Amino acid sequence: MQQGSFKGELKSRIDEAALHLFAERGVDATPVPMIAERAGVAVGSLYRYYANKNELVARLYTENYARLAGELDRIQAPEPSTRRKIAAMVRFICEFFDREWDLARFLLLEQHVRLKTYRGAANPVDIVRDVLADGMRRGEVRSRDGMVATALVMGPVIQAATFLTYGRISGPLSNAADEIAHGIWAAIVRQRD
Amino acid sequence: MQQGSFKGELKSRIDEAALHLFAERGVDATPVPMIAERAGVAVGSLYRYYANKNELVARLYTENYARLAGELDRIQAPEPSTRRKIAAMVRFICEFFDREWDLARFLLLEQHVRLKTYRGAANPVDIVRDVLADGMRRGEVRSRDGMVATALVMGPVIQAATFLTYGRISGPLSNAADEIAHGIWAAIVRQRD
Amino acid sequence: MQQGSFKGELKSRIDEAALHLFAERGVDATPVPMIAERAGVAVGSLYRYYANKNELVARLYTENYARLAGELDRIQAPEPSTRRKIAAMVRFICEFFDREWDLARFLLLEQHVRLKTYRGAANPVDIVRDVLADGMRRGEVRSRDGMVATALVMGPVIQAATFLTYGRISGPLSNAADEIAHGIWAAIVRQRD
Amino acid sequence: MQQGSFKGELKSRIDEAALHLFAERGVDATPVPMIAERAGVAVGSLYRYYANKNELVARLYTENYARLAGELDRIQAPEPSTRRKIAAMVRFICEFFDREWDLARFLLLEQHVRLKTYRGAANPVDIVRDVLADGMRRGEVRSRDGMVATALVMGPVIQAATFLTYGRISGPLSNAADEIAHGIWAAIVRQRD
DNA sequence: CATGAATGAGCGTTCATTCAT
DNA sequence: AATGAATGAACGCTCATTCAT
Repeated sequence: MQQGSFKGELKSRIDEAALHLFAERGVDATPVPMIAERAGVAVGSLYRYYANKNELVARLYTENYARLAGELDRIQAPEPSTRRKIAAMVRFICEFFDREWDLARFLLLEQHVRLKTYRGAANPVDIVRDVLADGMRRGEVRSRDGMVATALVMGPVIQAATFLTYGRISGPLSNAADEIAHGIWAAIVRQRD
Repeated sequence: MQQGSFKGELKSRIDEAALHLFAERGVDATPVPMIAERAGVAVGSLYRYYANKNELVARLYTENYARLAGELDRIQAPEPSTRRKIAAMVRFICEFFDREWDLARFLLLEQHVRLKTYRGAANPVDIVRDVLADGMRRGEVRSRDGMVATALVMGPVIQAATFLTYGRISGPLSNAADEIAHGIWAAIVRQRD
Repeated sequence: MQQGSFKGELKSRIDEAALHLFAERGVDATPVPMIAERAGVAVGSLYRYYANKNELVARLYTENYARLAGELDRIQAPEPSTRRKIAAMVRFICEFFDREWDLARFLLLEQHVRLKTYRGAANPVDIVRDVLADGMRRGEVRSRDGMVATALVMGPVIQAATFLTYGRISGPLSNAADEIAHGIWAAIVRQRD
Repeated sequence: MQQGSFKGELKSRIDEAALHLFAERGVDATPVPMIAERAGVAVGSLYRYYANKNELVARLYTENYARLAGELDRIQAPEPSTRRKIAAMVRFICEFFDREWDLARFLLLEQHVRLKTYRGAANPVDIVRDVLADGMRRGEVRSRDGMVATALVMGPVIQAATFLTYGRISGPLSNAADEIAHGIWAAIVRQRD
């Protein structure tokens, strides 16, 4: 308990180091000893918390992806209209990138590998799709294929985040949140005729 | 020309095999001997066309990414309005995914690794950004940060393509092209009044 | 003495656990933590009794091998004739396998690794060889090379025990003791005429 | 073809090196790089011939064990009497140890690990047991449990070989072949009464 | 030119051993 | 004395790359 050591400290140090290196270099370009070194632990210690490297990656992905979905759901639930639900979610994702840079980039990077086999209860795509389905039922959102609508909503946010990781957008993503949300809403809103 | 072999045939067989395996399994999970086997050439022959595996990946990415940019530019140029330029580009990308499934998935998959260091003259992002900048100047497109606008345009297409690779959207992407283009235009059009 | 713990209890729990696992899985396939777990002690405690894993194996082998030699000697000593000495020793070894299954298998398994460097005072091979030398001197046993004679005596018993460990002989080995002893005696007895 | 290299040379160099090191140090105490070094090949080359270390050990064991059984069978078949069959087999095994020292020691050493799971058609134990069963049927060999009889025959030979590996018997084992065979025969022959 | 057997650096992983508590 | 989390050397194995044929 002295000198800044407490139970579970190693695990979170490993998680943090892994997340950073995975985001910065990619999973495959990050050897286990490199994670251990950055975490300041021995290689063997990593295997006390994870059965193998793949489990580390999978748990890091799955747990955070599910957590993100949960938070996204909690963010949209209290909002009265679909428009405000979407604005809240867009802002939340933007802030998520600003706040949890390593984690967000890791989730973005690994989606192509992990999402094919991801079988978690909660996931952000379904949250958005459900909000949109509800919005269509309520007549606030123009009726169209659910996944196409979801692409219209998630696409701009993910793309802006991607530009951020390439350095093509600078400064906090939250600054662009309202602009993005506004554009998205125009793309999906049911036009009065 | 006899015996079914001509200059450059081997190279294109290698490229095709690599593209398919990279798209299907990922670059890191694809050993060079596996590419050679699928291409029907010896491992050593692959090294006659590419100095190493990384160069194969880089050239495959860079050349096709630049080619895609060029075609995108050629597609939008003749169109008279920004709206039609964007519709043409969206349709082109959708058809690109339907037509060149392996290549498109490879470009999507590798963007996060390659785009950080990509230094090619032509690239799709700049094409779209330029079209939008022009549209803003012409007063057709609402004025906002160029990259945010670009995200609003590219995001939905890329996201729909991504959903296609996860199997969350089925059937040819071109079927959704008009819907997507329509939504995108609503997101960026300059509102009258 | 209360709470079921007394001096040396831990050591014997460790020994027993190690013996069982070594016999069942082999020495190299038995991690130290697995021994500790089966013994119900911490890994560190094991190192209070033995300097390292090799010493555990060596002491387990050496002490029990020497003890076996001692008991074998005590068994044959009171017997009046070589024939009865051998019958007694054969029966004793058979019963030893039936009674101390783990220990016996361990000694059998490790002999090839340990016997090369074994330097203990007492050992079963010498006991048998001495009994036979004595028998030759007394004219009861046919004269031949001492170690060849020893092989004729020990071989059948060890081989039967080996078959038992492979499951090629079933039931208690003691059941076969008389048969084996009878055969052995015929093999070494000095023929009259 | 020049300078002493021909197809299959590497494999046999690997086999020889492995056999020697396994016999000398034991399988578990022999790292793959050590085998490669002694064979004068790179580590990777070993994996061109064997899928993994265990397969190397298993194939080395299984193939040679089966071959030994085959040769043993071919040795005993032409002999007219059980007595001469056994004498021939004993001599053959003794010469086998003298001739193929590394291989013989390896088979002896690994029997405890491999024989439990060995499922090959041919094996020396069954050959001997069958010869004995036949001898009992013919009235040449005293009737008793087949495996006990087999232990009486194989035991002395294996034990003598074991003594040879410990240095307790010196010189070629073939020198002792007749003595051993004579003893074995006395142990199992059907006594006229 | 094309071949593919051979190479060996570097990976993921295990486990005997230590030592702060 | 007893504990068990932490250690890191050493293992088995892979695969990008080379080069004699």
